[in-house]
Parts: sequence; structure tokens; C-alpha cells
Amino acid sequence: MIITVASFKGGVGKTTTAIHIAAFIAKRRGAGRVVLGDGDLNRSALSWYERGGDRIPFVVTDGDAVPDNYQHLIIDTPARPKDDELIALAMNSDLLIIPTTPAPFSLEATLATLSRLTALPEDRYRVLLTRVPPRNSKRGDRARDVLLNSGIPVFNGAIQTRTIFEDAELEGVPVYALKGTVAQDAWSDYEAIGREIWKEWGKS
Amino acid sequence: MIITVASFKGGVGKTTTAIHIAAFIAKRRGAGRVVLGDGDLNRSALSWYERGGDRIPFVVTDGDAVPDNYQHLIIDTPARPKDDELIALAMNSDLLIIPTTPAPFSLEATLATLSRLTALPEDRYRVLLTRVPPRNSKRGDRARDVLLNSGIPVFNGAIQTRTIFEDAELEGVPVYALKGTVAQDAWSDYEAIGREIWKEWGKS
Amino acid sequence: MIITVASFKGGVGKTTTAIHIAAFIAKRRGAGRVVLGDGDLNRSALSWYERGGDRIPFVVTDGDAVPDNYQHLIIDTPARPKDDELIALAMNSDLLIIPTTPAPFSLEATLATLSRLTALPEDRYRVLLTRVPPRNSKRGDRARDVLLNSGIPVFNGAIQTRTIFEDAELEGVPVYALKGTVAQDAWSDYEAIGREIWKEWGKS
Amino acid sequence: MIITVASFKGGVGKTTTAIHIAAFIAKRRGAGRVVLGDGDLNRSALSWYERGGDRIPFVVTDGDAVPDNYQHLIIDTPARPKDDELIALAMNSDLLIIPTTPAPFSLEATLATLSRLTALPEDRYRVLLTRVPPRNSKRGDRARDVLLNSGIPVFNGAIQTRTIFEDAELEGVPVYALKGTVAQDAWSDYEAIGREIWKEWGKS
DNA sequence: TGAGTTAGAATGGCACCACCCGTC
DNA sequence: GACGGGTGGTGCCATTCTAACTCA
Repeated sequence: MIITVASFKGGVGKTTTAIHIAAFIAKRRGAGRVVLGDGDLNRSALSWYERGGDRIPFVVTDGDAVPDNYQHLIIDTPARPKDDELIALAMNSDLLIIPTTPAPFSLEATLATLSRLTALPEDRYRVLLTRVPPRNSKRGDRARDVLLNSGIPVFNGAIQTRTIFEDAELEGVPVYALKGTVAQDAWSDYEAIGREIWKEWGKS
Repeated sequence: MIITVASFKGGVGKTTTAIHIAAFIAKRRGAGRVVLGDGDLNRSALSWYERGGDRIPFVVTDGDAVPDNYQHLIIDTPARPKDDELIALAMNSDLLIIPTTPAPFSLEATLATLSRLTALPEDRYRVLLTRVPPRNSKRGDRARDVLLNSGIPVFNGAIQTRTIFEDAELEGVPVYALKGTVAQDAWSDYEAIGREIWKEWGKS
Repeated sequence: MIITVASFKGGVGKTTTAIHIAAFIAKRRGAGRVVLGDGDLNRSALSWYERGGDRIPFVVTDGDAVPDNYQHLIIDTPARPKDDELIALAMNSDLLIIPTTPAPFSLEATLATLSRLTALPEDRYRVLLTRVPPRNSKRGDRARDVLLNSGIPVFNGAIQTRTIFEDAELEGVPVYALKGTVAQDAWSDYEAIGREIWKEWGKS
Repeated sequence: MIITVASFKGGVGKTTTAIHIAAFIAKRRGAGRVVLGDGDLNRSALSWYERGGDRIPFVVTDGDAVPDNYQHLIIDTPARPKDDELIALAMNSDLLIIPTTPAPFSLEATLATLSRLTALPEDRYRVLLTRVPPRNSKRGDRARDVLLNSGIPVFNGAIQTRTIFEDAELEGVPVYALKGTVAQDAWSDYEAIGREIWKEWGKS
């Protein structure tokens, strides 16, 4: 399975999403070798990986030097891909994940681009709402409605804003490696997404 | 006065900062004509301006078509400028503002770049901490300490995370145009920054 | 049923216990009229009742003026009863509850007195551990062991230290009338005691 | 110097206060012979003294048999003194200390009594807040405000709730005789009170 | 014995919601 | 009567501190 993570706006948790989706897959029984190819210019995923070392259950490599011997590949792309690049990414993947926050600019950018890209098959990509205000997902729900009304596929789950994601980033580990109930709650968010992915694309 | 806003990471509130700094200056008595040149590829500031119309006390133009008849110019740059671009921006401005969140990646990117750019004069730029968790300034303070210990100038004030900034974005106005005490608190954050700027660079 | 609450040391939650035991009984289906007779010189229970008014599901009267038409009577006695007074109280009640904290002085006073009062039938009284440090019941368990080893009957449940009991006191209501999960947890402590009482003496 | 400790409610740390104030004075250089007269009916201070033996730097005697050859005398009174008794105690002492917890009943009892006793000279007594929740709690400050607003003198310091006071009681020593940083923190609380006393009444 | 770890409680702040009130 | 603004109440997250346990 090849999963690409791309976004039209920075700071929406693209790298965090790539890391945690890769971790979810790597933790599946019999998942085989999982590789995360870091194509982001900031090399954020590599930095994360270097801090965490062997506490990360998959391999992170430079996006230009992905080895062949993987079972599942997650690609963290540069920000703001051009239209044709995006379509190429999607066509070469089983699934394109587009993290988006409920903030107007982020939502607007996602909507505008995806509405334009009619060539993108609906079963090849899905939007993931991230940095959703924790309390009541009113903002998150509104954003999901807007997207769905435009015919854009959205994950049922969403990732809440949690400072523990920053702690995990600092530690260089996925959130489940941190202690406390908060860490487990945060991980649950990504687990729900992971299950959605596995159910739909797990056989690829 | 020419102020440039640039950042090494997306989603740190670069456009929000440009809008509100411009608004602060435009509201000063006798400030003259204020222009915000939107150089960001997403044209976020222009989009903000178009929604708000005449409720914004300054003019937003395309970054490539800035008129000459301004008294103060604020420039919203594209994300992730290259080193030489950044230095050119700084040398052509009175002040370069670099919004940064306390998140590890954001801080790391800012630190790495600014440590590298020794050619950047210290009186020409300043880091602005944005999206600081509101409850406890511990995260913000830690980030400020890290920056100051590296010899990087940082604004005394900081911008807290507040959903009302998203509301303002949606409305197309600066936060002070919204009602409620929360809006005024949010505006106070930028006012404090504005005063710091005016005190130091107001005569330029 | 007549329940008397007495203690050999102040500040152990005697009034709080009387209020909540009365509340538990009053909330039982078909419990009939419940009266709390405040015999304490500080008139704490009356003060509590006056603050709360009709939010308290039973009646509090002066200990010297208890009406006859009650189904269940709870008596809050003055602190430090003399030996013969205590025995009289116990013989005139179905159950004598002696709240005690795990603090040495409190425990010591309870132990010394009860060891001396061999005339007190074991099925007529029971010690209630109150103000038990919440984190770890070790202090409470030790105190219970000490008491049980001396042949003194102790409730299985215990009342943890919680500031919400002070809030309830200030409001003049039982804790269950306050909001939040903490209030419910605190009420659970007394519910457990209430069930123990009801099971053993409910038919009286 | 004669110091009397009295309270209008049990369980507020009256004996603990008497012990530690006596210990503070006895540890002063050149303080001379310090005697604690235990007038409490429970003989708590005597019990404390008997457990500790010579680890206590002062003498504890029965309140009815205080020797004459003391330099400083601390009196632990019975609980709930009557109005005239209290005034007599105060007039025969240099300082009357009234320990009070921030709990409503305790505060209420202290307020009501002290408001009534206008005959009590303000330079002869002072309220000591005890069993105050940890520093991050505002309960202690609120209680102090209530008292000060009623014109009642209160010590600047306060005694926090700490289980180590129970350990000290069990051991029969002042807290400073126990090991660990917690013990020293607890002792600091009483040291601060002791310094306030010494500064104001030390020459008596 | 001392330091690090863990768990639980209490506080404060923001976001959301429901109600109230004043105005047109 | 409808609408808008303001206010109070609720829920939840982040933080901090204490107490007990663990390990060296």
C-alpha cells in the first residue's frame, strides 16, 4: 500500500499525520516493513525520526532515496504541490490523505484546489480534519459539512488539537509512546483514522 | 516604514500578523496611507481583504503591484524564503517580522535559519511568538528563552491561540471589528506588538 | 430507625456525615419523613440547613426540639461525649456512627474510648473513617486495621478528603446537588456507607 | 512571653500549632526555659510529648500544674472556650493565637466569635490559617480576605495541609525532626509564623 | 536514603450554549 | 414579535503539586 500525505497549507499537521499513520500500519500484525519517505523540504519527518531512534516502529528515509523493499510506503510531500504534481501523486498511490484544519484559509485552499481537480478519482483521496478544537467539534462539524456538500470525501474521524502532539514531536516518538491518559486519547484519534484506512485500502 | 513578514514554516499566523500589524499602523493618528502587499502564493491577505471590503482601514494589493503612494508598507511574503531572498527582504525593509509558534518544528526551523544568517543585522528583524497556548505561558516562555539564548531578538509580547482569529478571518476584518471581550483581548495582543514596533521603528 | 453520630475529636466531618447519611435515607424510595436533630453546640447542621433551604430533602431541627412525626431520625451530638452519655446515646439508637480520621490523635481518642466502653454492644455502633487521603488508601487501610485488630467494627467504605465537601457546606446542600464528576464521586462515598447501613439496619 | 492557643472548632491543628510554636521559641538562641501547658481535655500535647521524650526541646505539663520557672509559656486551651473565658485568656497572655481552617464552618465560627468580642484588643490576638490547600489553591487567600475585611488580624503566613504533620504527631516530635524535604517545607511554614511572633512580641 | 515515576485532585481558562433583556 | 447583544453556566484540557512507590 502506498499512501501519500499532501496539503495546500502549512501547519496543518501533515508530518504528524504521516508519522502516526505509518505507526498505525507498522503496528498492525503482519504488516511487514513500513517506510516513510520524507519529501518535505524541511525534512520534518526525518528530524522526528532521528530524535526518536528505535522507538519508532518503521523506517524514515529521504523522499528521494526510498528503498524498494517495503511492504507499505507513506510519503510526506512538500507543501503546496502544483495541480499536476498532486494528480501524479494520487495516481501513483493507493490513497492520498489531505490534512486540513477547520480554519477558513486552510479550508478554502483545500476546497478550491479539490474542486478544480476533477481528474482526481474519489476513491483515491480523502480529507482529514486536523487541529480541530477539542471541546465541541462544532467547528469541525461545520468544516466537514462544507467539504461533504462539495462532494469531497472526508474521514469520519478527526484529529483534535492537543499539546501532547508537540511533546511527541519533541521526543521524536508517536504519541502512544508517551505516558498518561491524554496520550492514549490522542492516539485513539489516529487509530480511528487508521482503521478507516485499513478497512478500505488495507488489501492493496 | 516598510515591514516584511516572513516565516520558515506554514500555519504560524503569518497573514494574520501582517493584517493586524497593518491595521495597528493604519489606526495610528496621522499614519497616512498604509498598503499591505500580498506576496503569498495563496493570496490569503487579498482574500481576507476582499471579504472585508471597506471595514479594513488600509489597502491590500498584489505583492507584484504595490503602488508607490504609501506611507507605510507591509509585505506578506511567500512561505519558506531562501536564505538570500530573506536577506534581501530584510535589507529592503526597516523591520522583518518572523512569526513562529512554540511547536518544536516551527521553533527548530526558525532557529536553524536565523543562526545561519549571521548577515542579518539584529536591529532589522524580530521574532514574534504566535499561537501560544493561552492558559499557561510556560510553552511560550520556554520558546522565548530558547530564542533569546541563541541571541535572536524576540518581541516581548506574544499572540495567544484564539479561535476568534479564525472568525475574523472568515469575516474579513481585523479582530477589533468583532464584538465581545474576547475580541478585545485578542486585539490587545497585537496592540502590544504594534506599540513595540512603533516605539522602535516608528520614526522610519 | 434512629442513627446517632458522635465523635471524640473535632473536625472529623461529624456534621457532614450526619447530613449525608440523612440525605441518603431521605432519598430512598418510601423512606418517609426524615429528621436530623442538631445537638451540636455550634449548630452546624442547622446552619447548613438554613443555607440550603428546600434543596435538602429532610428536616433539620434543634436537637432539643425534635418532633415526633418522623420515620427516621439522625442525631448530630455535641463533641466529646462522656462515657455514660455515649452509652445512653447508643442504647437509645439503632446505630451509633463514630466518624474518625486516620490521624493519630483522632484514632487514638476513638480507640481509647471504645476499648473502655465494653458495655457498648458491637451491633449497635460502627466507626466511619473520614478525611482519608485520596490518592492511596494506605493511611486509611492502616487505620482500619488498627481498629479491627482491637475488635472495633468499622464500615467497609471510607470518606475521602475532598474540597467539594466544603463547597457543599458553603452552599448548604448535600454534595450530590453540586455539578461535576467530582461531586458524584464524593456522593458515591456516602452512598456506599448508606447501603451498608440500609442492608444491616434498614428494617429497624 | 505567654502565648495562648485557642480555637472555636475542633480539628484545626490547635495542638500542632502549640507544639510547633513552642518548638520555634525553644530553638531561639537564649530563649530560656519554654513550657507548654496542656489544657486540652484530650491531653493531646502531653501525649505528643510522651511519645517524643527528649526529642522535644521544651517541657509539656498539665495545664493545671504549670511550674513557675519558665521564660516562655505556651498554653493549649480546651476547645470552644466561652466568651469571657477567651477574654480572660487573652488578657492574661501577650498573644492569643486562633488557628482556623478555610472551611466554611471553621471560618464562620471564628468570624462570629471575634466579631462579637469587641473587648479583645487587636494587638493581643491573631488568627492563623491552618490546613490550607496547596499553593495553587486560592482558598487560603480567600479566607484571609474575608477575615481581614472584617477587621480581624491574621498572620501573613499560613500552614499548608501536609500528611507529614500526622507522621510527626505519631512520632511525637516536631516536623523538623523528620527527614526529607517535605518535613523542612512544613517546618518553614511554622518558622515564618514564629518569626512574625518574635518580631512583634519577642521582647515581652 | 534519595531521586525519579506515577496517579490523582484541584484550579483556571476558553469555547460553546442557553437564557435574558433591550430594541426596533 | 423578531432579532441582537450580553451574561451566566457547563464541559474539558493543560498544568501543578502532593503522596506513594520504585530503584539504585
